[in-house]
Amino acid sequence: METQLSNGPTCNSTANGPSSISNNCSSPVESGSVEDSKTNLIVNYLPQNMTQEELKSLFGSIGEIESCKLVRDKITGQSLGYGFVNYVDPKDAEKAINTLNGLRLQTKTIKVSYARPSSASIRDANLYVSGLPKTMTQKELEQLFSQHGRIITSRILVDQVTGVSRGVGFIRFDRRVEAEEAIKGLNGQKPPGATEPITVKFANNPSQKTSQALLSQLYQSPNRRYPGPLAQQAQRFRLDNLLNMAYGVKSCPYSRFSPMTIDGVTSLAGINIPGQAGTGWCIFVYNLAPDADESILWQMFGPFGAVTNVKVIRDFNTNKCKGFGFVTMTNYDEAAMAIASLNGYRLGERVLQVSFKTNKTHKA
DNA sequence: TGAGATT
Repeated sequence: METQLSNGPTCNSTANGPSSISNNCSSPVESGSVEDSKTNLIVNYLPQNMTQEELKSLFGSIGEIESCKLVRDKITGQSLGYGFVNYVDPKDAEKAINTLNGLRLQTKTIKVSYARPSSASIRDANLYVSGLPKTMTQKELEQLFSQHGRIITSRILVDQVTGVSRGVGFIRFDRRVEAEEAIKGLNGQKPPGATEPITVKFANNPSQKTSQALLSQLYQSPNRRYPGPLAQQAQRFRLDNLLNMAYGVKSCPYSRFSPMTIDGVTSLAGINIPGQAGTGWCIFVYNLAPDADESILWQMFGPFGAVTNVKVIRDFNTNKCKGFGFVTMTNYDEAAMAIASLNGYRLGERVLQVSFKTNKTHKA
């Protein structure tokens, strides 16, 4: 694959919520008109490393899925951080919105809402706004732009440390024509009370950025900041991905394995061995309540890292949880951290026992 | 000069 080399922005930020003033999760259930699909969902703010299989696994825990797609960059294959899940039953789609919207996965807070019917008119309706007064809130920004159409998302970027507005933001309209009208009406204008005019223009496409970021990472010196073991492994993992994407190579089949141990999790006996690529690390969760379901496992383990699968073991006749379940996580460090944090965790009236699963890996 | 919502 021939790829252009250029120095693009070196933004590696995986944070989502903290970088915006609010997550704008305003009632996704009520959006859409009556003739819209009631089974097809769009899922936004997915973690960068989440795969289509993981997406399917997460949403499949709600009900039967007709189709599922993680949207990727056509050139680099990088996830664009969103995807679509189409259920067989509209009730499951509604349930997915109610139970999974706002779920925290790693550094992201995912958003689950009905997908609008796809059409050319809703594409390229995203605006970049700069020169905003630092005091302007997201609500005021929306008020300013809403005179030109229906706003799908809005965001004001803030300083990671101080939380103060950086005076730049994004507005996504329902339709391209609305965005065009907003540029005509607001570019170069002073918002009420402002001393400086704002700049309003179309935002960059996501694909432009990912290829730039990919290549700028290849040029970065890997050891500039002397990272600790966890960061080192994460960095190597990223490098593996980059090399794999750029050249189709995998540098080391054992790159998942880390000898690092965490307090309280020092035994490696009986857990899966490096080289069993693709299986991940299976975690045994004991003392779940009879009404426990898969979503509670996603909620508990998702924040610690990549979860590929969860399973609640149920009684065949009653369909009630038999008191235990399994969670599969991709990375050893994240699995160990989840175990160290969740073993002994009090869930309702119960104290959970969480450990690496002993003997053979559970296949769910 | 900047996140990531239309397959």
